[in-house]
Amino acid sequence: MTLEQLRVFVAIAEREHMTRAAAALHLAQSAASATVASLEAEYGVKLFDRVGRTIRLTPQGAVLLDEARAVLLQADQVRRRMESLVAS
Amino acid sequence: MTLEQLRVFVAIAEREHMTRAAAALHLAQSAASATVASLEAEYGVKLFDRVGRTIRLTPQGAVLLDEARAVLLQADQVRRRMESLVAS
DNA sequence: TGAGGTTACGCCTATCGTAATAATG
DNA sequence: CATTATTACGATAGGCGTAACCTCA
Repeated sequence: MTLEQLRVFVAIAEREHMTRAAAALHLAQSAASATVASLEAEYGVKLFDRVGRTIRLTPQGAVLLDEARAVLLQADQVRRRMESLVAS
Repeated sequence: MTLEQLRVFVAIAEREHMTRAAAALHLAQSAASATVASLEAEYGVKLFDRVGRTIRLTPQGAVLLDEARAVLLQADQVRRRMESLVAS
């Protein structure tokens, strides 16, 4: 699990739309798709239901969404803390 | 910033000893050294003082140590949560 | 039939380990 | 002179984009 995987997952989950999430992340659709696939494979959990040409969060995906946001928030706090230390 | 960078940094910081940390992580010394260097470069912050052939946490490094531990703890919680979902 | 997700594939960069170097206790 | 961190360097794996595809409204 990497922060990058979580960032991609959250962007897609919030939109339930891979193309728009990929665009927002300046990433090709295929890369976003592969990232989600790698997360699903890593934990053996299906994060999205593929319904026709749309995707929808599974209950398991919804759990991850909450947790992933928390990690990303804390990681961002670390980043800001580090950047504030440059001055000192 | 990646979780892997933080893991390596914490292992070194806790021991103030790169060789032993690298061994504990099943990593070559050089890789551990490069990882710290990449973190320091990324934020322009010196994390360790190189005193002779020993290393010692800087005050900035001590700050990161606390924050990094928190992120890693939360990341581990996500991992455990995901693993608990496999059953469901 | 066109919009959107997946798969195939080649490329490229980041990271690794080995080995050489520097420093010091 | 043995130990430890850094630097150099070639090799490899992981992640990216392009493009072809499959499916469905």
